[in-house]
Amino acid sequence: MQLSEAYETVDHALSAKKLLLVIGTCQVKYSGRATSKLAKGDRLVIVKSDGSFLVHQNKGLAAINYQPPKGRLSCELNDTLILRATRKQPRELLEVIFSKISFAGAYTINDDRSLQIFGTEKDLAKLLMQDLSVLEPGLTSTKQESKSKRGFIDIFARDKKGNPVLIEVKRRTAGLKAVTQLKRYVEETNKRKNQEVRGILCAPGISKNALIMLEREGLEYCRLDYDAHTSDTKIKGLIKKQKRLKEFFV
Amino acid sequence: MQLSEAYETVDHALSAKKLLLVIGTCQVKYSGRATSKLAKGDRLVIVKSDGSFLVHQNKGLAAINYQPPKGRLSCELNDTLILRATRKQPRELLEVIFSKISFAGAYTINDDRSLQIFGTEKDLAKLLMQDLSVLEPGLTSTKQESKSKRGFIDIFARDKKGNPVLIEVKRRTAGLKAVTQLKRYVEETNKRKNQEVRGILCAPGISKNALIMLEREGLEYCRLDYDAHTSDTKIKGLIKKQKRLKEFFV
DNA sequence: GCGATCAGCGGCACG
DNA sequence: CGTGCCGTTGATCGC
Repeated sequence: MQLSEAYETVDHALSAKKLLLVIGTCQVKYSGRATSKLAKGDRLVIVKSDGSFLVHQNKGLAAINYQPPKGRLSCELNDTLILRATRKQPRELLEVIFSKISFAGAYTINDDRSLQIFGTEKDLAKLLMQDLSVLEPGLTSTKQESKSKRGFIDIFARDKKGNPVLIEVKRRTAGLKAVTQLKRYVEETNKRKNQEVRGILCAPGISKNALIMLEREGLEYCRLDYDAHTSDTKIKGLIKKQKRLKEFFV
Repeated sequence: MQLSEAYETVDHALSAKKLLLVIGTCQVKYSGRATSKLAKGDRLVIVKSDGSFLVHQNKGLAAINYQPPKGRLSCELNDTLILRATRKQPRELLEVIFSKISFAGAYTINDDRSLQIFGTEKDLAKLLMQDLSVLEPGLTSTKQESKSKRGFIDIFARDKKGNPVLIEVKRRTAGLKAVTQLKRYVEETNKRKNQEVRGILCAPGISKNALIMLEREGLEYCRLDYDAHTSDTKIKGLIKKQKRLKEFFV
């Protein structure tokens, strides 16, 4: 395909805010929050009508270079065909320099539907909150997702003794981050309430290091078995880890 | 475009492991780590030769549905054209059901180049380590990114008194997470070394809450001004926050 | 393979 | 707008 022919397509697509696809040999330069260079090779460029700009190699899920929506788009034809996406705040420039074009096409796309998704962390927390007694007898929920000044916690509950219990739900194997996050919430709450505050981490798994740290901090872990293969996610089981040592001596 | 014609293109692209583009009206179903549904609308589907499968709407940078490389791909033609990407471990299914096709194309892409990127957190840490004295007189680096049992620290140094100093570098405004991370490293090191361990957070900014927590924990903050607009990233300035209170009374 | 972390993270929700 | 955090996070690197 001639560069000039591609230029017509590109220029029209940008001004008409159509979906633009370009395949060809190009080098890519990015300068902004970071700087990157990508030497000559064949890639796919996508420009969406909201200004989203994507450069894809023929492997991997993630775009190799990109520029977020709402930027300024332009194109230029000399002995190469250049596509640019710029923005200020932060000041950034993405430049794709095509020396050869295999394909260029512009399309009108009608789509007003948005994704319905099930089995998120929020969904799991909601499910769990519906019957906290399966986690521990006497546990009653106060509120879900108290998104307050200092961070947030998934479930705020009280145990049968009336002590506050913070429950953090993770949809994946919990790591050190999850434990430090829970620890921080517990410490914050502890400071505010000046009561013994418990923290329970509910996740389908926990890493070795995370478990060590969790136990050292006096926090608790509960294995959360769930199935997210259907739109009504189900909790299949809750297996509480052996209680922390000090509880044996009460 | 006829569905049957598109089917030929798709089937050929999948078996020949070409880059495949399809635009058309479809609904999308996903079941696996979560479950999602996307009602009928016009979208772009990309299948890469490594098996990466992407469904894009005409807005936003991120794919609305996807499936990672190395999965199994298949297509089927009835009164609709169905593209499937499945995998086990975890067991997942992504299904795109086309009722209409606007465009389908298969391409051979040659690209063996990879991205060179500059201005990453690692780059900043390396730069900073080259002359720690600008951060504080007498500060000398021991090693970069010393790997401890739990997580990493960017720079391990000692101050003029010989006390260990852990330096965590962030390329963006630091939040609560950065502080808790540094805190954890400092605590771990403290436990191991049984010495007074200092922690310095270097970032272009810090959030209000993060600063409060940092100061309460006796950690230090240093504003890191840098310019990442060129491939040789430069540190423009380091502004140390006023030292913590207790140092005034030494 | 698991584990921990970064990412030009993106995207969303809330104050 | 900033702040915080989830994500079917993905991608990378060390073990």
